[in-house]
Amino acid sequence: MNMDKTVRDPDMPPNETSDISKARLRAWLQILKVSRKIEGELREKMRLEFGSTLPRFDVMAALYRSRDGMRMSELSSALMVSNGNVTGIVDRLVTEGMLVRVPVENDRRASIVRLTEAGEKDFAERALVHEGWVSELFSDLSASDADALIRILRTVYHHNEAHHD
Amino acid sequence: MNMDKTVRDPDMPPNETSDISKARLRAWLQILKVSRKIEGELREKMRLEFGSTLPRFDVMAALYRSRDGMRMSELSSALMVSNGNVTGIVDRLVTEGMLVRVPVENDRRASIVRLTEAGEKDFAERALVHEGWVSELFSDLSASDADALIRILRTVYHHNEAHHD
DNA sequence: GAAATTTATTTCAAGCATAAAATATTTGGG
DNA sequence: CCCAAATATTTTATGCTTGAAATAAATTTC
Repeated sequence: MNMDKTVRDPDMPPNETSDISKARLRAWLQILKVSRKIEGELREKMRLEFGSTLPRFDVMAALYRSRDGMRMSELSSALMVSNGNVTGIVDRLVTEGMLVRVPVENDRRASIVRLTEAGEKDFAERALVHEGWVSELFSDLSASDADALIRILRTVYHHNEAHHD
Repeated sequence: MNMDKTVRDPDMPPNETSDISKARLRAWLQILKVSRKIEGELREKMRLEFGSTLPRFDVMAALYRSRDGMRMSELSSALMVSNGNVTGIVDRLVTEGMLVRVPVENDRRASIVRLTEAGEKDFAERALVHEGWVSELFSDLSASDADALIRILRTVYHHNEAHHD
């Protein structure tokens, strides 16, 4: 683990920043640029092809993985978004007939959300198309670069997981 | 340039996807995960330390680079967001006294947005602190990994720039 | 030079996202 | 049992974001 993050070069004036710091900032700005570009492309395709949105796709994806359904709180922590946010997205998906809320035995506070049959069918189709879009948007990414990218980003992610010190 | 993106292995059933396609999807999901995590951390810091937001920071950053100011349309294309979006953010920054709108000579449709003196001063301070936050969040990222990341993401970005075919 | 088109910006409606407050229910002492 | 604390979820207020429509001014075309 890098422990140098707060150590300053004594030769450096306090209003300047190190080269490594600038390299990391550039890396972050590049991540941001790519993720916004790709997200924008995917959002547009979702809207035009399916009349839907990425957040709804994400909720359905999480539920597709756990066929028994999930609680609202499980959903919001799996997707790393706020509780209130999930409430709204689930509401819309219920209206569309993609999801149902099922009461939980012995806990009247909670409810479990599940894909309907229609929701499952729709998602299965959309997921395949979605993977095709992503593969096309990333068609210049070789297998080895994909692996390198994943490795590097995992290190970054794990460093920032939980442990708010 | 990879031209294979639409070629399917004839041995593969049409409802399955290739390994490279799955690797690219994993890479994309990892990018998304990291960028959301980091963006969340930075948003919180911005709010707590400066009572401000990332979109406002981004607008001020763009204007800091071009001291003569920018038109609304220049701003929105530099930040790659919609015109209407910029209108709202600029409105708030004007209210805060960070920005001014200056009419353009010979074109009464347009206006130029500039940082005020206070805006310039505030941004200079915030930018340094911001760089420190980023460097800390990415403190596990070595110089060589930062370079590798930037190189890989640049290829992805350039492939998706403009040329909507 | 009037009409049609293009360009620059704003407004609008809808959805996404957060933080904080509110509501409802369950659980854990005393 | 009662009540305080914890838990699950929704509601509210605010801001960001988009796409589309509206407004206004400049440019082009006839």
